[in-house]
Amino acid sequence: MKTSIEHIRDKISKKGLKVTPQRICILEAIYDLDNHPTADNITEYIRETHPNIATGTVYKVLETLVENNLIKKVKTDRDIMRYDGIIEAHHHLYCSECDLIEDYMDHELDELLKDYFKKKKFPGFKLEDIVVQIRGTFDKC
Amino acid sequence: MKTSIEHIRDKISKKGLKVTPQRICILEAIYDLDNHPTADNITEYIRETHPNIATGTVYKVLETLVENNLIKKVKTDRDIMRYDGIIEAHHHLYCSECDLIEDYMDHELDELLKDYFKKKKFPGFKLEDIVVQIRGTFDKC
DNA sequence: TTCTTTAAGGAGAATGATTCTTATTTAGTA
DNA sequence: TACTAAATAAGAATCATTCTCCTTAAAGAA
Repeated sequence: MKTSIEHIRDKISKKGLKVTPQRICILEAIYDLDNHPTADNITEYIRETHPNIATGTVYKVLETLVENNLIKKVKTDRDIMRYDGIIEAHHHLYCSECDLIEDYMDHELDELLKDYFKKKKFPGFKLEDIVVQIRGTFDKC
Repeated sequence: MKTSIEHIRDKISKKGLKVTPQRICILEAIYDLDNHPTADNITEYIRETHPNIATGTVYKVLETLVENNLIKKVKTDRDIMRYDGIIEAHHHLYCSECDLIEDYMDHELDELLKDYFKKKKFPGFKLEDIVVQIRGTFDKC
């Protein structure tokens, strides 16, 4: 289901950010692609409708969206940054053969981890979030 | 406790690899630094004793060590690669304020995840490894 | 011990990803 | 409608990693 432009405008303005066409289409691209895209993936997608968007703008807007918790960065072991449009807590399936990363949500797993970490102490460390990296290989890659 | 050079030589030769001074000192650097270093961190460390080692050589050796399961790449959300000298299954504490990454081992957590994932099905996906990203902030950063 | 072979390393160029700088444009408010 | 500060465009600069080609050396055979 495609996210409406109105919904996106709302998300952006609620963060006290100017609602610019670039920000709208970058966020829309991330939702539409829905595959933890790189900045280049996003730029290519957007240039179908906005041929003149600058690479620097894309990086700049991505940084702004991350800082304002509208998107998240995804951890990978490559020298390239990826982005996630889902900000609610979830986990990832990583393929060790290719760059595919899939979302994984399961309330049971969340509760299980929540209970475990409630019991644990981490002196000098303030816990914020738990993300499970589920590593393996996809048949389709 | 510092790993002996003999131990390192043994690890390298057991993988059928030539034992070169560069490979020994790169692996030693990773063990000594023990902080999920970048290629640049490793290069700087090594140049104290091997001033002429080439950057390309460091990247090449790191790639070889990863391929042979002597070290592992660490997932981060930056455009820079980090390496881990501990190949046994473990988890990581990530600081959201700085680049610090600390190891976290707990058999209880491992068993808990093992049991959970034993029950789950992932059609089209062959599970290999589970790593937990424990995100938060360190007081000391 | 010496020689040979193939793999590894050195040096630096090339490539790709990201950041920075400056001038122009524009979103939002008055 | 006008104004202002923020955002964007364009391209240069920087940084991280890979590639190419020539030289060196680890390891094994003789």
